[in-house]
Amino acid sequence: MQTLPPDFYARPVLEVARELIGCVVEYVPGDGSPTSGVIVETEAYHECEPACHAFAGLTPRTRTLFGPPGRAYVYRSYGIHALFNAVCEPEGVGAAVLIRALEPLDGIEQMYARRGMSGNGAVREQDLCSGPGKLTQALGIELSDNGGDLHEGPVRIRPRAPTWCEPNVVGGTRIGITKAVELRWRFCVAGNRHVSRPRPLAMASPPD
DNA sequence: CATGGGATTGACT
DNA sequence: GTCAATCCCATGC
Repeated sequence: MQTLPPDFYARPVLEVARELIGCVVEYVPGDGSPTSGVIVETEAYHECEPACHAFAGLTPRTRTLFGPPGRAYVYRSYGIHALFNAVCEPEGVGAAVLIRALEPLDGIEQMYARRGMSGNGAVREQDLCSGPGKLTQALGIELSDNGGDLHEGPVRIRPRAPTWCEPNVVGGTRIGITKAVELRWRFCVAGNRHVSRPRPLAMASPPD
């Protein structure tokens, strides 16, 4: 099965963010079962705007962002979560697509095992990967995956499945940021139950 | 070297 | 609706 080549990512980050919708993230950890899911939500980040880590320039933290396209940029958020991005644009330009939600495909039982229980109630399937911190936990992606080649793995991204050739994509503003909040650089599959909250205004909220 | 701030989540009022 | 958990790293002295 093929994976997306580096050339796919060496383009304007907004294009890549739209076209990654419907593609498949697959992760085979060294000691665990493979898991995968269809990308249903992304956000674009680019060095030209202050919400992007690369806005601060080349530092140890942003080294991966300025490196070759088609690599994984994984960083720790709020001291707790690992967030997974695909590095885009030509080498030397700091830009990436944040993968915000997946529709689980393979290894769903493994995802339940990694996500465990939330308080008193069991996690629902549409909540397994409905957020950038949730999906890395469900797949087992860790900080050590930062800089990994998305073409070679262990984190891989595969082209759109036939049933996802023309996903209906809606845009909105990005989530959880305090700078450049007006940019509508978030992309979601319209009506998909696995998209994270809050849903874009343009998106009719599917039932729980 | 000390400090402060998150591209979040889950629990709780 | 509010809030704490928790750690990497950027910044400033």
